[in-house]
Amino acid sequence: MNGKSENPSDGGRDGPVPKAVVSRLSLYLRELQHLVRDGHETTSSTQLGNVLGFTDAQVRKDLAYFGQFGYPGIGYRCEELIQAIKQILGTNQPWPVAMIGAGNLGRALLRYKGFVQQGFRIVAVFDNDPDKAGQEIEGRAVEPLERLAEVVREQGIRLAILAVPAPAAQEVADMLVEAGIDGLLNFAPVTIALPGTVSTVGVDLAIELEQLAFAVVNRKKSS
Amino acid sequence: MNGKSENPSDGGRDGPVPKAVVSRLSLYLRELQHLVRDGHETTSSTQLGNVLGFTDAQVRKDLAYFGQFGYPGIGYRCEELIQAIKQILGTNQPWPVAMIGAGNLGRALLRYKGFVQQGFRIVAVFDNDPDKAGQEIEGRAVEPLERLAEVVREQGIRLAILAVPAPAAQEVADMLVEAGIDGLLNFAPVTIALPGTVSTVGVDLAIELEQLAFAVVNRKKSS
DNA sequence: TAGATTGTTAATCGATTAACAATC
DNA sequence: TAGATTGTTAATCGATTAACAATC
Repeated sequence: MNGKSENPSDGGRDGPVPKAVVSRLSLYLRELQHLVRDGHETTSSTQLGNVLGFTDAQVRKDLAYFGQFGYPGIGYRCEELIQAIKQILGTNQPWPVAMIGAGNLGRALLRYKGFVQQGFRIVAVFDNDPDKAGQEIEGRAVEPLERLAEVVREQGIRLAILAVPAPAAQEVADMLVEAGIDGLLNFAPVTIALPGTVSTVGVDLAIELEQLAFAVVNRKKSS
Repeated sequence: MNGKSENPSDGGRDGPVPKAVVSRLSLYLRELQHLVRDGHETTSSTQLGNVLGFTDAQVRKDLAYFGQFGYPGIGYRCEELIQAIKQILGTNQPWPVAMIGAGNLGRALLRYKGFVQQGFRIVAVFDNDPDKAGQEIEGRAVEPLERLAEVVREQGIRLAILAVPAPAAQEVADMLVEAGIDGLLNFAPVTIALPGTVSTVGVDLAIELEQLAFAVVNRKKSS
């Protein structure tokens, strides 16, 4: 896009990139997309920091892990930085995703528009319930779990969203690993044990409310 | 419950409690509840750490922020520690919660059992859509947003879950603050600006998938 | 040129880990 | 008693912030 960025794709520079940096990267991306929608061509570390509640130094430091994206005296060109961050995160290309579990949460997530907007397409849905397998939800046929390995291979699926009841989660996760999945977004309120070759991100909705309750009881401007 | 814990309720000891510590507290609680269900009476920092992927020292240090809950040579009594953590988090008493937005996600969350299990009851649902206001969902009447302040007062609601489209989020958040809410769990993919007296926790589902994609592309046992 | 803003280094701050006396 | 495990201190490690020369 321009000749400036040095290590566009990976965490080039030094050691491994801290997890906290990567999560802020997603926030920068989201904010940049809002800025573009509002007609901004460029932004600055100060502006990004102000909106998101970080210092300007932190914004610059975070981005500097991955290369040089800014222009002294000018700031960052929004579109350019968006592309750079997408490349770093790996979302410059679309990811086909499998949804496991067609209950309340799974169905709601199937209809959620935000995934597609960020480059994730849920291309297959699985459920063990024979009443559900065979049905069609949001234009996708619900498949039985037996078809997992086959569909994962056929469609080149690497990521799965786990939206099954807690007691089933570990067992289904094992099947996903067996089927060759590389990453798991787990909505079940349990810690899943997985081989080191598979990544997990866990989202526990009740825990998020607990964190909020604590913040309220202890009065502070949490984030 | 016993005579040991010194600072049962708040972050007594030194300064403010690090956010990371509080989030691990919720994980300890979740795991302890699983242990009790599996018939364990006691556990240890080593066991908790192993399951959750932390060091034993970290588990002990985290708990030590809030008091002395363990027994040298024995470990922690699960039930006792569960009660202590609930008290710290503020979930030893039930919280009435308002849901704002009765779309896909809002309705799925209304049916989600995990909230009640951890002490959160969604006692009111609001939506601006006149088609929805008046309807009944999961036994709760959907109210128009005009009734917000009134219902919040009547029911003593302090927490709200925001499940409205991104463009409406800030505006609705302002109404919630106006209505006297103390904490906001925000599912809209935007950063909400709020007065320092109100706490927010943001959950962006697309961002969680982005983090997973990054972890997969950069192969490492994320958490 | 003057003003703005970057990338980066050094200084500060905070969080994690290792080690161990005290305890059951 | 011997073995297990805590709470806590000191040492290590990592992350954030402040400051500033370089750049547009």
